[in-house]
Amino acid sequence: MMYDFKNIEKNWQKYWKDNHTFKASNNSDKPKYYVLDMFPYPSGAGLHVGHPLGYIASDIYARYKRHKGFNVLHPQGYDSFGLPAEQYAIQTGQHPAITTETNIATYRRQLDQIGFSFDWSRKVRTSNPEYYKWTQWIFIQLFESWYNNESNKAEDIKILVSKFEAEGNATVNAACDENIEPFTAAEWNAFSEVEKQEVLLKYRLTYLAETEVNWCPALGTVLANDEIVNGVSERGSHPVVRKKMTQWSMRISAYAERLLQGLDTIDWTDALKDIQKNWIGKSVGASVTFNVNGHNEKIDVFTTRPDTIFGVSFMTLAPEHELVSQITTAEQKADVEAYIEATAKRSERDRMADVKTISGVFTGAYAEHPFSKEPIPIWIGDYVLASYGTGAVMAVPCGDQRDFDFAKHFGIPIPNIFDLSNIKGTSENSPLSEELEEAFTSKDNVKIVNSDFLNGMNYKKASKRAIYELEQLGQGEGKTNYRLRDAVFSRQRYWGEPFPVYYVNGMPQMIEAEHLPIKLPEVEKYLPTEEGEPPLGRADVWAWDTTQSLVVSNELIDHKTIFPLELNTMPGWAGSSWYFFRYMEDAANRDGVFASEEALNYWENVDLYIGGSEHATGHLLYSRFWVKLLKDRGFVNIEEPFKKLINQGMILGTSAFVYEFIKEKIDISTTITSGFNKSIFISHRIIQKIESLPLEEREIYIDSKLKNKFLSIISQEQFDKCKDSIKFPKRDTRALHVDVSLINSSDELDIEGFKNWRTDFQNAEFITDDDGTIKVSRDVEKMSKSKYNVVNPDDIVADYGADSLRLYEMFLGPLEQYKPWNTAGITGVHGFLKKLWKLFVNENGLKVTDTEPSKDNLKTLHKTIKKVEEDIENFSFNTSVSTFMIAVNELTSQKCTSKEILEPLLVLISPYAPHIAEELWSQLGHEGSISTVDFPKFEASHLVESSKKYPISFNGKMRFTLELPMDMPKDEIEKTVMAHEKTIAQLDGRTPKKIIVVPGKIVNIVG
RNA sequence: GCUGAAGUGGUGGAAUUGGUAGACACGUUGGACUUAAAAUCCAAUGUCCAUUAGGACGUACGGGUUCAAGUCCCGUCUUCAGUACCA
Repeated sequence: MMYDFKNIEKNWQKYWKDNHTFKASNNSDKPKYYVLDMFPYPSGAGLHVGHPLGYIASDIYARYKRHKGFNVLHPQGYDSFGLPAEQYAIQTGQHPAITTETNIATYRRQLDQIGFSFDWSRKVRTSNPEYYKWTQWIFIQLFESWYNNESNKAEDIKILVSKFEAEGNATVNAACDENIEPFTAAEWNAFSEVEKQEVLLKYRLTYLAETEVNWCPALGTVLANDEIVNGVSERGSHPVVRKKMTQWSMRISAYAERLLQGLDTIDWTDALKDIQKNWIGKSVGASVTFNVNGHNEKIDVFTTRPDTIFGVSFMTLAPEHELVSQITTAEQKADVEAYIEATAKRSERDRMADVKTISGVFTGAYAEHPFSKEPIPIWIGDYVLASYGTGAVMAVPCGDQRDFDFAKHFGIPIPNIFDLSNIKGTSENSPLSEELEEAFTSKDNVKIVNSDFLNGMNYKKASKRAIYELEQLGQGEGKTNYRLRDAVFSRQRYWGEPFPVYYVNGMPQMIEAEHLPIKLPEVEKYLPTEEGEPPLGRADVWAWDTTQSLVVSNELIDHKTIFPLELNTMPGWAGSSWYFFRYMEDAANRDGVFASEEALNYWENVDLYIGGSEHATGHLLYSRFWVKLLKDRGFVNIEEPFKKLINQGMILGTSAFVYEFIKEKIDISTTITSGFNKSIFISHRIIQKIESLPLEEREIYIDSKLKNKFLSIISQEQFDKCKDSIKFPKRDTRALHVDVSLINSSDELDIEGFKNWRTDFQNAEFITDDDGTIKVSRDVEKMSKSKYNVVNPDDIVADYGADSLRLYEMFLGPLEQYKPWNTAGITGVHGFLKKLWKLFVNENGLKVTDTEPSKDNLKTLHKTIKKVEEDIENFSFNTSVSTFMIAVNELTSQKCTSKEILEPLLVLISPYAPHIAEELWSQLGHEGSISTVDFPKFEASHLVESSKKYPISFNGKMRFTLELPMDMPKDEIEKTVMAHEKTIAQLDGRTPKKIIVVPGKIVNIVG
């Protein structure tokens, strides 16, 4: 009986489906385990072999946990809102829902044939109204919340309102906008409804604010930074301008500290934690307020070095700083305005990329030093960013390199406040540190001097004292700053969640949760309107009737009971920030809640999450934020969604290149029209051969080996002309990407297939190797359609089966590593599966017997159990595949037929190659699936050895091995080894200086 | 620049706490079977020297610690990823 993977895999996939084998239950005596993959965006191109890598790993782990007696939840779904479908809709008019539906069907078919143990009954789609109903609901919760810094959690906005009613806002310590005017209870109560709403927006966790965006008028849309290349749009090269827009934002900054602290409680890689830490960017320091001479305005700055306050010799404001226009003196006005205009033209990217150019302008104004009361010139410079801190810095040139460079460039004094005598070796403190070649930026081992009350103190002490003194003056306080910005939540797109928001007097109102979902309206086109409104501006039925609680026609808007609805939609990360909770609930019980309390309490959080590291600062941060909010508001009980997280590496494509002679080199014609017009391809092996020869030998080689080949294609005259080119084939050929499906495992081109691949190669000619083949060269690149290096898993499954694909993807290398795909190697794992099959079955059928296992059989089995279990626990799947191969090789040569050995072996392999394991399991006479059979138990007794093959080394170099009993004592080993003839031969009469004997390990003879 | 990860045969990669470097595969070469091909099986395969026996060298590079280093320490280089005038 042959290993008929096609039928086996089809049958078992059907069996699992029919029997709901992998359906998770929310009621179980078993401990729970939740394994999750980052769900895919269903793109039109379908899956390539890179996509399933993480899914296979998580599937192995999920199946392993089932064998280990866990109640496993392993769901899958689709992140089905997104740009590609919308882009396609704009081009073709096809509704994105239809495209999405088709793409999902393809994904599902492709996923199904790989044999994943997903519980599909719990699938979700973010674009499904039943799902986004709850995304909208969570948005409302954010709107109805504020962050109380005292209790350090989000609370109901009603609590804030009652505080305002009773005490005003002076006693409230909240995460809120910077520019809030203080008000009393009486003032609050006297506010109009609109005024109250305006104030509350500054406190809500999602709020409307003016945000600068990259607006592309030609495309009528906002572009992300990476959609802009050289100041114009990537698509179409249209101009892009910075524009202010009112948009929804998420006050994620309120959670900066908790997002940072939470990292210590979760099992993620340090690399990933570092990315998030850097992104949050915590810095501890002080805010300092400077008075401006001759003005009432004050300038706030943030500094991490309050200890260096006496080293301030100027201030720098970002050119966009709001005070610039007010404080600039008449003489400086022209210069300042010119500078501001020049910076505005440069994109933020340009400004950031260009670190070397130092530029700035003096405003003519002076600030007053809080302690010395000395005047401090105020400059503007684009090295100060408006978006970080307060957009202003107190410049301490002796302690900060950028300030130093700026001061040096513009001839501003650089007073020294560091006692550098022990560092620089100079005996005196220089009053001006012009001798300094660079700023002294270290905080360690240095004392402050020339600084009044800070003299003689170290960094820590001086910082504390400076903050204290600033507080006494009312001109500063200790402050912690975060780089983390609030996240813009509006998108001017169609294919996303609509906001449950309508506007009364320009103030946003939430639609009652009971009326959700607010479904996406139909539009006739998916483009922005002519007026630059988002695509929803084209909807005719997009107004909210407050009396009927219905979406009604726009014509009915009267601003009394019927109001306009929000035109923006939510971003891609909205739906993905909470989907892991939705899976916890059985599909049947999802109506009333996003997930029931029982389900949430049972599954708690994701035990193992697998996905790409590219989501480090997006999805993985936003979901943590939303989970913390939901916890604060009492909807869930966990602080962190993903306990353990593993990043799978990318699978790269192995591109193939053919080499075409540059036609002009062959061309001998005198007119353009009669030019040489045939493509001639030359085997890469010949190119390598020629290039490896010294110049003078090349001609001989060409005349003897290649001339005839060329003359069968071109004339003698043409050959003579291009001979020089043939001598330099690297220079005079063009490398072309060729579809990797036309290449066999020996890097040879399928010449006929290649001719048919593109019509312009129909008449191509080939300079082949002597065996008649064209060799291609290979290079590793990212898998992409345009590089013709995409490998479709469908083809692999058809040729070798899903089990082979699963094993091979794991066999390629460590999960986290980036690695190239090379289909050639798959025959190895496929051969292994055939060998495994043959261990159980021969021409006459099942050959497994009840024979007592031999000692060797048991040893092989148990060392395999041990290794595989360790490997899975360590996510080292590649090494367990090798272990299986070794086991099967050994058992084959041992001619093992013992059921006692082969049965547990099947269970070990079943997480990796579930189809063949199920098939053989049932052939062994078992009813039902192998998937929940107990994992074999390792018994160390089978691995106990009575003897050890000792490596005998001389000066650390292994020379021969010697088999000795395991229990032989040290001195006995030494005696035996020394008496051995090979030892005597090695020593050649010398007396060893030292003999190291490590029992059970090694013998090393020194001398 | 900073942060993180990684450099091992022709290729993908093994090597658990320092203890036989190159497991397991691919590829290549030779052989068996076959009319032939495929499939399968057997053998060899780090490099160099040597007929063999054997020897020298070898984990990016240069040092060091140790009886013993791919593994630990110091320095250098390269590649990849993240991030970037963060005050």
